[in-house]
Amino acid sequence: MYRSHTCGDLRASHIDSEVVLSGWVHKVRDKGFVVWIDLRDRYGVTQLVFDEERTSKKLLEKARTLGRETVIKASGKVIERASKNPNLPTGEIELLVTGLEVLNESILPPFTIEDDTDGGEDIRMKYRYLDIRRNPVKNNLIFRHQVTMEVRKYLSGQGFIEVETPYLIKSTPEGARDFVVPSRMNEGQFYALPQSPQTFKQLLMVGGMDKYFQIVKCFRDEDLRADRQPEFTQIDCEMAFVEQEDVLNAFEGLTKHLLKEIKGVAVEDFPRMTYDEVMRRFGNDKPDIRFGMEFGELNEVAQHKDFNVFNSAELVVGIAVPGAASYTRKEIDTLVDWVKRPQIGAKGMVYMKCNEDGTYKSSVDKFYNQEDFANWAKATGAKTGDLILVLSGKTNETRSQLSALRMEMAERLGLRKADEFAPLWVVDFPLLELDEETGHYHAMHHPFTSPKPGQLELLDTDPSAVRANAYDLVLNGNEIGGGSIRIHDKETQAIMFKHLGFSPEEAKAQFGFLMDAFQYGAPPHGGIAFGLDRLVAILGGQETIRDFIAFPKNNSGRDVMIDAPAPIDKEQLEELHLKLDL
RNA sequence: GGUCUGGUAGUUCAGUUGGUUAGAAUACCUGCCUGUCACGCAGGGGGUCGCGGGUUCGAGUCCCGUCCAGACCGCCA
Repeated sequence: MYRSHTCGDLRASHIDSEVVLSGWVHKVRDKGFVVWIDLRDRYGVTQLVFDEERTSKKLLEKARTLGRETVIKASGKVIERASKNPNLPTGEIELLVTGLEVLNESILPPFTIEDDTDGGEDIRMKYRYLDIRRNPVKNNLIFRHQVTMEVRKYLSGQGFIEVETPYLIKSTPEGARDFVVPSRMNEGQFYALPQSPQTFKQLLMVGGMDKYFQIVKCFRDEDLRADRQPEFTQIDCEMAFVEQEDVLNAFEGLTKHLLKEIKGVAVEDFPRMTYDEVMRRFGNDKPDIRFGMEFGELNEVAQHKDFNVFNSAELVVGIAVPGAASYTRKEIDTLVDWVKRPQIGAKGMVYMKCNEDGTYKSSVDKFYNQEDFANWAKATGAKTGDLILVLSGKTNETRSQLSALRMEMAERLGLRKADEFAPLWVVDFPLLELDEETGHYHAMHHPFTSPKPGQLELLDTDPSAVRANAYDLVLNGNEIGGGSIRIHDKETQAIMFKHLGFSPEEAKAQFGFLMDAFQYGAPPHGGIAFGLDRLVAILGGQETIRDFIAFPKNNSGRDVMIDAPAPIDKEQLEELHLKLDL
């Protein structure tokens, strides 16, 4: 027997019992006359004790020589500690060891297995199996498991059926780049890994599955970020016989359930804002609404004076940073430099302080009077003591820049609190988006999204004005879910493909199976997909998803532990009829 | 594809204006220690300063190139 209890089990009530524990040597404290070993497993730490009086000399010497992370089995009697440790659940007892067996030795680990490890990101990823022994990572994985279980429990309880869809599917030109897999049996042909099970879940609706979900890996061959991995997990959902309202309600229910069960947080009904509204008020389609600093458009009050920068701008817009009027010139210059960085790309920034004495002080005092500034304050909702930061230029660029600044200021002021949750539905997304480079329209969500009723005709006259039955669920400034009511008839789908630049032949070749299916009584349907990694990270109070994934990829899409991707040998290439051209 | 930051002991980092033998903490090893739990004390070992080239009497430090890592922009229907 390897163990009668785990290292987290034993309490004062176990005193005098004979037990067997197995685990990793966390730390050896050799005090000469007595040796303590912290024995660790997934469940906790239990102190083993060896001493000159009660332990054989041989055993005491053996205990002394154990290195960190050696796997041992220890048997003996649970005794009350002479000095207890209130910081440890097992701190009232210790195990007086009478039997000790080394199950496997460990060479010296490259970093310490502590909550606050000395190891950097790089080395932790290379030895991820050691990293997982650390509480923060271990607890994140357990946390993820709990979230996943609650999702399954809730959706099953609501009548959703989990169905698996294939991973080896077909490459399609729309959307992200595909990971492709060569087919040995079909010379020169390739599967693609799914970017999402989108078409399959729609076919399940045609198949009458009614309410479907799947916790499923998806794959996108695009560059990574702190919150983006090339393979990631979605909670993929679809329902038949629903309108947008039904989908929003169903998944607001799921989100509320998770917040309540996982975080113990009860939230009100989620606010809803249209895409146009959030872009105007926050400059961003996934605004963090845990704090204010809403955009105040200043075109009316700041233009037609002598300040040409503003006069020539399409948009002049500012935010009121609470309590920041006390910022020094130097601090403000730092902010100016921040927005001028190439990543943000602002040309400059105007500030205006709402001084405690009721006066206003700005970087453009020579163009505006106090009355003008009072209007600025009004437009941005600034109060005494606030600092207004103003950017100007082309509408979309300026909104995006000011949005980045708003988030940065919130970060600096500590307004992005990890234990506060502010969900938001963003609805009425544009159906199409103009690609500035190619001049072509592409689907903002995906090509199966239905336009708002009665707007199909607008596609011919003003494509960018068409709104879609598409929605995103935003939580604390992160898009955690997105979906739409789909097109379910062949004619509408054909019109969509036409506007996306597909010839009828191309549409048939790529998506003929879906259009065919629509002819056999496809029910009205729609759904949503949540990014599970992101959702878990945010519920866990973090924005980096990497530590909620057991074996993540690094910034360049590499698994540094197994060293993938890697070349394959000549025989494999030949079998696949592939020639490399490097 | 691009921008920025970093790469020095097993690990995390410091290293001034270019100047003697490259430091600290931690980890590791040895010894001591009568209740430790971030144990303590004394001692010790440990370096291709990412790699290549250049400037210089002299480069961890300056320049060029390159590789790696992280954050971000583009990209992510």
